[in-house]
Formats: sequence, C-alpha cells, structure tokens
Amino acid sequence: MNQIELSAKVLKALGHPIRYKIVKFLLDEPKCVCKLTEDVEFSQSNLSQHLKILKEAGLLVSERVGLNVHYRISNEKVKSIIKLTDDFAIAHIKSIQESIT
Amino acid sequence: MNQIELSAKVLKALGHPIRYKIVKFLLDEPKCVCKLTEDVEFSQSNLSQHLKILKEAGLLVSERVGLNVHYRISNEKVKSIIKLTDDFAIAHIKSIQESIT
DNA sequence: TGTTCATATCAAAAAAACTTGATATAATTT
DNA sequence: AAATTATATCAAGTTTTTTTGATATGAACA
Repeated sequence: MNQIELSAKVLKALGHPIRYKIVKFLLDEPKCVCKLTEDVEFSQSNLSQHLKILKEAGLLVSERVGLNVHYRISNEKVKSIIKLTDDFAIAHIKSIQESIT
Repeated sequence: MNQIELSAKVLKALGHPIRYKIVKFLLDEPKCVCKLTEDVEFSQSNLSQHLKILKEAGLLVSERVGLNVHYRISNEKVKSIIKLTDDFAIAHIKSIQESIT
C-alpha cells in the first residue's frame, strides 16, 4: 500500500459516523470496550468490527487489561485531524445557515 | 445533518483514492475538469461524479469559465487536513518498516 | 476444571458506494 | 441555427461495506 492509499484508508476509516464517534469518545483518555458499548448505541459485534477497522488504519491501539481491552488513540496527529475537521464542518454549517438567512 | 454527520461526510469524501488524488492535484491551484481528466485515469463520467461528492461535502467549489468548469479547494482547512493526514500516513509507514527490520 | 465475563470472529443478509455507458445540458463556434 | 466541445446526469450492473446473529476465544474466578 502506498502513501496515498494509506491516507485514503485513514480518512475512510474516520469517515463513518459510528467510527467518528468512537474516536471522539477516546480523545481525552483510553477506554475499555465495555465503556464504549455504553456510549455507542450499537451491537457489541458491530462495535468490535468498527474498532478493528480503526486499528487497522493505525488510528487506535489496544491493550488487554485483565478481562477488558482498552483502546486509545495512537498518535496526537489523529486528534489534530479530528479537530481540524470539526472546525471545518462547523464553519461550513455556519456559512450555509448565513446564506439562507 | 448535524456536525458529527458532516464531519464524517467530509472525511468519507476524502477517503477514496480517486477523490484524494483529485484534492491533492488541486492543492496548489484551481484546475478545469479537462486538466483533471488528463491527470486522473478514469472515465469522464466517473470523475464528474467524484467531483460532485467532493463539492457536496464542501471541500471543493466550482466556477464556470466559458466552456470549462474550474474546481478549487474551498478552504485552507482542507489543505491542512490533507497535510496532517499525509504526515500521519508517512509516519505510520515508517514505523511499520522499522518494526520489520 | 468448569463457569462466567468481555471481546473477537464468522458467515449471511442488507445497504451503500462505485463504475459504466448512454444521454443531457450549456456555452461556444461555424 | 446547427455543430462542436466540455461537463453533468441517469439508470443499471457490480463491488464493497455494514449490520446481524451465532459462535469462538481467552482471562478470571469459583
């Protein structure tokens, strides 16, 4: 996989509402899957598969702690991507609203 | 559409190799579709539909100039997202290579 | 060791995205 | 106004992704 393909893979991994929520939920601190299950209103199986996609894209890393598995964001750059995208989206929504009124 | 959905839509739009290439190709200056057709090795119809997705996500804007339509990146934040993602991907590839050797 | 709890994997069904080829539109040129 | 050029749209077929439910794994504890 070349760099362009990996970049696209990274963004594609983030480009799904559930996965985006997962990553945002992990912004401040690592969490176990049990915590994520509470927060993300989807089946355990589905959540687990989304976590796998995020991990394979290099966005998350996991660590087993006893019975639980903890996931965390792998790199500060991931947080920056999220932050920038949110800034962009917020500005975009604002500009649409202004163009209507 | 709420902010999370829009953020995910933005990242999903970028998360496809053809679209990622298109946006990278537009980083420095606006280009007409004719130019993009030369660079991106896909059918005109396909290209046009990818451009539409990028435009609907707010990433590109277009302007008709005579017979041609020029596309450009809508916002500096888009460039930053690309740059950060490339940085991340490059670092990720490097770390994988190092872990092998 | 058998049971329980947390998480992962699998296969099939369902949904979404992508590609293709044909056709439409809109501006320009003849 | 007819023909040409550049781009957009549409519908159908194809491929990929997502979801679901069932089952597997692996750590902990009785």
